[in-house]
This record gives sequence, C-alpha cells and structure tokens, in this order.
Amino acid sequence: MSRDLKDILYEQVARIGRAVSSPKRLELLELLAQSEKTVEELANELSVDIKLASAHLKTLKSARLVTSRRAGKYMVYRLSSSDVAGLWVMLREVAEEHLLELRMAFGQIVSDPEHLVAVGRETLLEQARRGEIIVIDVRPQREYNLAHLPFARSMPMAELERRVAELPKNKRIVAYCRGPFCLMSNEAVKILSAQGRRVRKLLDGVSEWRAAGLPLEVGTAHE
Amino acid sequence: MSRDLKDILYEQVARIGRAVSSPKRLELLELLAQSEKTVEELANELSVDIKLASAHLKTLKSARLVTSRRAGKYMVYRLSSSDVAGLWVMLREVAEEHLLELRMAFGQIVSDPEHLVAVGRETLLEQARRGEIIVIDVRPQREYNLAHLPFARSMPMAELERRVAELPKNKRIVAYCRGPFCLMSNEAVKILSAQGRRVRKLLDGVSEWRAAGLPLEVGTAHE
DNA sequence: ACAACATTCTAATAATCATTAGAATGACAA
DNA sequence: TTGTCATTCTAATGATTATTAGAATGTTGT
Repeated sequence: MSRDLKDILYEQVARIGRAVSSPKRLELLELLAQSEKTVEELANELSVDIKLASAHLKTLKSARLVTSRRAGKYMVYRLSSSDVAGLWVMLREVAEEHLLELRMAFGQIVSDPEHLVAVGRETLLEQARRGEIIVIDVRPQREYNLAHLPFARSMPMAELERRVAELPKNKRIVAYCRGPFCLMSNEAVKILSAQGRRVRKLLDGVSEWRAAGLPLEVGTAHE
Repeated sequence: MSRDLKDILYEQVARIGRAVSSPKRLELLELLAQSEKTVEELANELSVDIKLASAHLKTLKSARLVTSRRAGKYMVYRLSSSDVAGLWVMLREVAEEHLLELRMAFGQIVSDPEHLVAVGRETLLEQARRGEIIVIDVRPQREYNLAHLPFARSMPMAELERRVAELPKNKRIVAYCRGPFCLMSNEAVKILSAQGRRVRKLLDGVSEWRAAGLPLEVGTAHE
C-alpha cells in the first residue's frame, strides 16, 4: 500500500540518523551546542585534520543540522536550531539507558561517584540561589557568555589555577562544563581538591539543563 | 586530552545513531512502538523478505533498541523500552523541522490540510470527552488494546466499511492510526467521506501522544 | 596584483553496510 | 523419528562511507 511513498518519508528521517551515526559528528554537535565555532577550532577540539572536520561538517550540513557562514577568512558553523542539541541529549540518554557497555566505560572515565553532585537539579538551583554553594562554569568565556546555568560564575579552565583565590574558602563548589562526556570539570575537581576545596562535578551542561526545561542565563553576569 | 577515552564514549552513542540510519529499521521501530510483533508480521508490513527483516532486527538488537523472545514457532520482537519510541518521534520531528524535502514529500502524501484535524491536542481531547466528536482508532485491534487515545473506539481498517453504521451520523469523526507516516487513517477518511460523513485525519499516533505528555488508555474500553 | 591563509573540492583507497541465496537451527505436529 | 515451518547464520555481491592527499577557491593584508 503506497510503499514507494513510505520509502521516501522514512528515507528522509534516515538521513538524520545517518548524520548522527559517526562519533566524530556527534562530538561536533556537542561542541556546537555550546557556541558557534570555526572549522579550525572544531578540528583542534576533535584532534583531527581540518579536511576531515570539514568533510564531517559537510555531512551535517547536508542533513540540515548545522549551518555555516563566512566571517572574513574563517568559516563559522552553528547548529541550525536548538532542538538539534536536544536530539544529541536524547541520543546520549538512550545510549546510556540501553548500552551497558557505555555505562561501564562511562563509570571508568568519570571520576568515582564521590566527586559527583548528588542532589537533583532543582535542589542544586535552590542552593545556588541561596549562596550555599558556588557554581563555576569552566568552559571558555565565550561559551559561558552565550548561555550558562543560573547563578554560575565563569572560571575557564585556562585561568582556574591562577584565580583559585577568588573562590570563598568556606563554601562548597560545584563545577560543570559541556556535559557528561566533557572532562574539563573532572580536571577542575582535581585541581581544586588538591587545594583543599570541597568541590564536586555536575554532569549536566547547558544542553542537558535546557532539555530538562530549566532556565538558563545569558551574558556576563556573576563575574 | 584523553582522546581515546572520549572516542569510546562517542562511539557508543554512534551505535544508536547507526541503528536508526536505515529507513527500514526506522519503520520497524515505528511498528514495534504500536505493539510487539513477529518477524513475519514485520516483514509483511515492510514488504521485504523475512531474511532482510531478520537482519535489520539483529542490528536493532545489537544496539539494544529491541529485545526478542521465542513464542512457540515464532520469534516476537518488542522495543526494549518506551523511550525508544520517543527517540523515533524526536528523529521524525527534527527531520520535519529541518528537511524541506521531507515537508514537501509529506505534503504530497498526506491529504490536503482540509482533511486534517485543525485543533490542538488538548482541545481535541476536550471535544472527545464531551462527546462532540467520535475518535476512531483504525489500527488492528491488538494495537488498540495495548494503548489508545482517551475516548477513542476501535474500528480496524479491515472492518471499517462493514461497521460504518455503528458511527452516529450527526457527529464529526476523527480517525488516527500509527502516526504521521501511517496512511491507514488517510484511507479511512476516504472511505468515510465517500459515505457522506464529516471526517478528519489526526496525524498523531500513540507515540506522539505519549511524547507530548498526554494520557493514554489501555484495554478494550469504548467498544 | 600578490602572497599567505582557511577552507572546500576532487579523486582514490580501504572499510563498512545492505541485500540476497543457501545451509543450519529449533520448535511443532503427525 | 520425520517432515514442516519460522527464523537465523554464513557467505558473497554490490553499494556507501571514512579518510587521506593534492589541487582549487575565496579572503585578507601588502
């Protein structure tokens, strides 16, 4: 019953699936969910050749998941809309839910549960509002400016060690970065712990926060 | 910075992406979202060889999106959890949102907007509750029994023409089936319109309804 | 116009995937 | 047990995809 018509419809959706069937492309989507970036920046983050990054970006573009524009010498890529970030979050959640292998690999990579934030998102938000904890965003400043968790202050990894003194000694600290697969906040926990601070890692990034329907802040507040 | 570890994580998520990168496998997921089915049933619905259906199911199984069990001579497959149906809905929505090609093909296939339900989900639900409209589920009885829209009555395609008289002549009718890509309700609209009924197609199926956070009914009520 | 640079296009190879046919497995029924 | 049926496994084919290198494009600054 109208098989060829159906084939067309499912084939189009499969194009989206094909676009997210490569680890490199997924990593690109996660990076672009933080902020728009040039091909060079993306290639560096992925540790791949610019030519390869460009080829993957072309694939993502043909599936309309990203768009590009020229900015002088550079080519800037961005997600074509925020629901693409939502798709990435959903894929990751389904993978975590269904693939035992992922949960095991994840458990080995992410530091032991003792270093993770234990309370729920709403509780964390309330503690941050009341100033009981200090939430720091260790991503590059530019990504922070575009969107960050409420009450979070920017403290990029590159500056962290130099600026530790800015953080009140008696307060508990929560560090977050680009999401569960991003390891910058692990590094931050290591550095701050070594200085005797009480610090934990939050797995969420802004995409996860947004997907959960929670509010975000923009701009350079809380500096 | 720990590139190989990252590669492992993204590779696992990409397995899910690879599983949903084939039109046949997406169609399988949509069918299984309605109810568990045997390999034979699935192959018939897809109009493909059993061997091919089996191979695709194996791929889905290795990504842990479906599980199988033996029931006598038959092998019965089902989604490993309902969030897999949610993933299918999300993929389709992203595809509709981003792929102009899909929207165009879709526009040609789905009957003109005049035959579509124009009101929102909550409004429709309210109209059904008050009995102002009759909602009919034209999927096979078994799929209806497992989950259906509130106040919907089962009226499988195979029996529709024979049972038209059961439907009150003066009420507006809304027909739905497995979702936007399923064409059974189009056929129902054609048949009922020819009999002079005022009937429209609802694009949603139970997966879309569930993804929207709306309630469903189970069992054989409203018969 | 020219040189320097970022990015894309083209072409080529190796790797992976879809599809099909034939053999093998496991359950049922005589 | 034997035959039948549904399904999976194995092997083989052709069709895509990932990746790399080299040439080509477009932009900036001189």
